[in-house]
Amino acid sequence: MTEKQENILNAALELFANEGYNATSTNKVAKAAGVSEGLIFRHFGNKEGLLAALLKVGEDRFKSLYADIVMESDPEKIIRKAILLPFQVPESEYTFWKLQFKLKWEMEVDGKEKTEPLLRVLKYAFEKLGYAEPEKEASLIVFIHEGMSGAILKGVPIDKQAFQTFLLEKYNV
Amino acid sequence: MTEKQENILNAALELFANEGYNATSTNKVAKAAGVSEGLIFRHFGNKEGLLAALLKVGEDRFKSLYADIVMESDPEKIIRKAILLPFQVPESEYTFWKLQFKLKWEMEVDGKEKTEPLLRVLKYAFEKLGYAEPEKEASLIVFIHEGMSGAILKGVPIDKQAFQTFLLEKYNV
Amino acid sequence: MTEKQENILNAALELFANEGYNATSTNKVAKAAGVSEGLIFRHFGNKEGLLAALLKVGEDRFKSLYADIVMESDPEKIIRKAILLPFQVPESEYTFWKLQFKLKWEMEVDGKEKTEPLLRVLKYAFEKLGYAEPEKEASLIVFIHEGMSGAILKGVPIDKQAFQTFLLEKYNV
Amino acid sequence: MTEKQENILNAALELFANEGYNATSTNKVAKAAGVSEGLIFRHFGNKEGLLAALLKVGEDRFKSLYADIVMESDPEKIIRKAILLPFQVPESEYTFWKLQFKLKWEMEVDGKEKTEPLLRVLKYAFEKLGYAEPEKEASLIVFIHEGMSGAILKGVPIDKQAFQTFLLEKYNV
DNA sequence: CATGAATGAGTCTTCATTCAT
DNA sequence: GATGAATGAAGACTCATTCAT
Repeated sequence: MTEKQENILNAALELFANEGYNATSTNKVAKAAGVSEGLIFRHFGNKEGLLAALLKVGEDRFKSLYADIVMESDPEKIIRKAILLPFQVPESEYTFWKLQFKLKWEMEVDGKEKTEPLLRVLKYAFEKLGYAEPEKEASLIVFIHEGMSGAILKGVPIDKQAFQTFLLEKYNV
Repeated sequence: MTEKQENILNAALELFANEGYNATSTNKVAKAAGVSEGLIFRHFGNKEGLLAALLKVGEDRFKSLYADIVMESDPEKIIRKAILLPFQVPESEYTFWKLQFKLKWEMEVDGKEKTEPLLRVLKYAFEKLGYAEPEKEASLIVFIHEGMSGAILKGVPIDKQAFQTFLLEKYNV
Repeated sequence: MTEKQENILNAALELFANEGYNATSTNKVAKAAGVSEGLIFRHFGNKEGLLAALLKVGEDRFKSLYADIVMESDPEKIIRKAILLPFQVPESEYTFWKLQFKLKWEMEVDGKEKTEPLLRVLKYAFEKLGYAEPEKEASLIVFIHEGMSGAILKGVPIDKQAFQTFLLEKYNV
Repeated sequence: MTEKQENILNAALELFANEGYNATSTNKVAKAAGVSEGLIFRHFGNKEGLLAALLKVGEDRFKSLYADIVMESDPEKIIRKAILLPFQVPESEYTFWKLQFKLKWEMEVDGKEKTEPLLRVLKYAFEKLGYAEPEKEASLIVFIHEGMSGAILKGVPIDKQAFQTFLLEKYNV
């Protein structure tokens, strides 16, 4: 991975996340990255390839985000960790996650399958704790994630610290 | 509003909602609507004008959705109605709402200010009911809305009836 | 068929025939035709479509060229007409025929099937006249056509009148 | 001539002959040859240089093809050898000759001057044999060559052995 | 000798928009 | 109101070529 390749990826991430994939021309990316337009195609084949490279780089972030929680067996800890999840994303990664959200809507990129493991482990936790509707409880957590993260990423001001505490108390974890 | 004008709006709604605003050319809209491309510009000025017309038509939907709830004074009824809100959108309007969600991400179209009145009235209701964190409770409801509606509009299969009951019971309303 | 459409076709014919299909950019065609580049695509879809339109227009020329000969039943007249064939192409059509030859080589465009009917009728004629190898005689005529026409179209100076007489006498027709 | 240089020449010959010079990118040549694109330019200067090298290598083939015939003085043997000419090209050289034909049309590469010596010697032969139109007879032979060779190189199935005999008998040589 | 990163000009094509009819 | 021809700018992508290593 040469320096220019990284410049391209960074520029593309920034632009795709903020202006949208379709609204960002490869020309704009090249200029922002300080490289010739052709280089994008030499390295990533085509515009979609550039996007794919971006998503591939980010796949690890998904995994490291979920890894800790999916391994857990104590139901209370599962729920606790699930709630903490969105709050642990460092602000430096916001651009990447904004891209994820944008793509879910701009293209019809998956999204559903990515939350599957989380749903499963949450359902298991709520079952263990004797909740009447564990599956729905799990979904609810995910919905809250989506709604809240979306708001944060779009720049809605939220006292994250306080909201985190609020949620943890609500679930007694 | 002539018939052709409506054809254009319908075609545009369908295409913008499903393929995205940027990914939809005026040419595609014209073909889907069965009119000449020029007519779009005669009626709506430019592509943005077409989008604006679409959003304007939908503004009533926002209002009629919120009207009933904002007028309410009984706190329990407010919460009940707020929860019911997303479930009362008829499926025939899903395309329109999908467009709303898409635009929130594809362009950076507001969204925040639209939920403001709902947030206010919910905060008031939770206060009345003695909740410790009325503002956060209100936000939470809105986050759930966003998360759930997003999932539904993207086609994730959900037993809406059951989920509605689940939420109502959770809030004892 | 508007005037500009014809300008495009004429310019394309000229350029494709003289510089080659691949070596001619749509930009060059547009400039030569005095139209915007986009118009080419509006009318012909893409560069290949432009070529196809050119070939379609020329298909009649093939037919009218062969029609007279294929209908003939007198063997001597068949051969006579076959020999005269290349000499009857008016110089105004040379560009079109040059394109045909060029395409046979630049792309791998048919060519074989187009001469089929001519081969058949010639074989029949030579049979009738008692030639020992009617099929080869027919092929020979076609080879002579190809070789001679190719030379003429590439600008090799030939006394066509004299050569025509020479050939007719050779076959006693 | 290193091995890689030969790889390049072979790949280029194959590609230029089958897909055309303009339609073949140096990138494609490099990949087919299993070398870096830069190497092509180090060795051959530019794309045209590569083509020139190809033609230079093939020049011997022209010479060895014509050498025997041009030296001949017996008119009947001249004609006999001329007729045999195209049939003596080994199939392994077809790709090279296909390139020759392609170039004659795709670029406006000579071809005329190359047949000059053959024309001269044939004219001489026909004169000696008392033909009325020795110059035209010579041209005719060349036209037949062109037409027949073209057909063969384009893959039209021909019984070469039989056709050769047919021609030799036609000229009583 | 050989590579592969890098470039700038150019290619085909699409797009929003205008305008005469 | 409505069409369809026409445009110019921009879009994604390709290509021959250069150069540092």
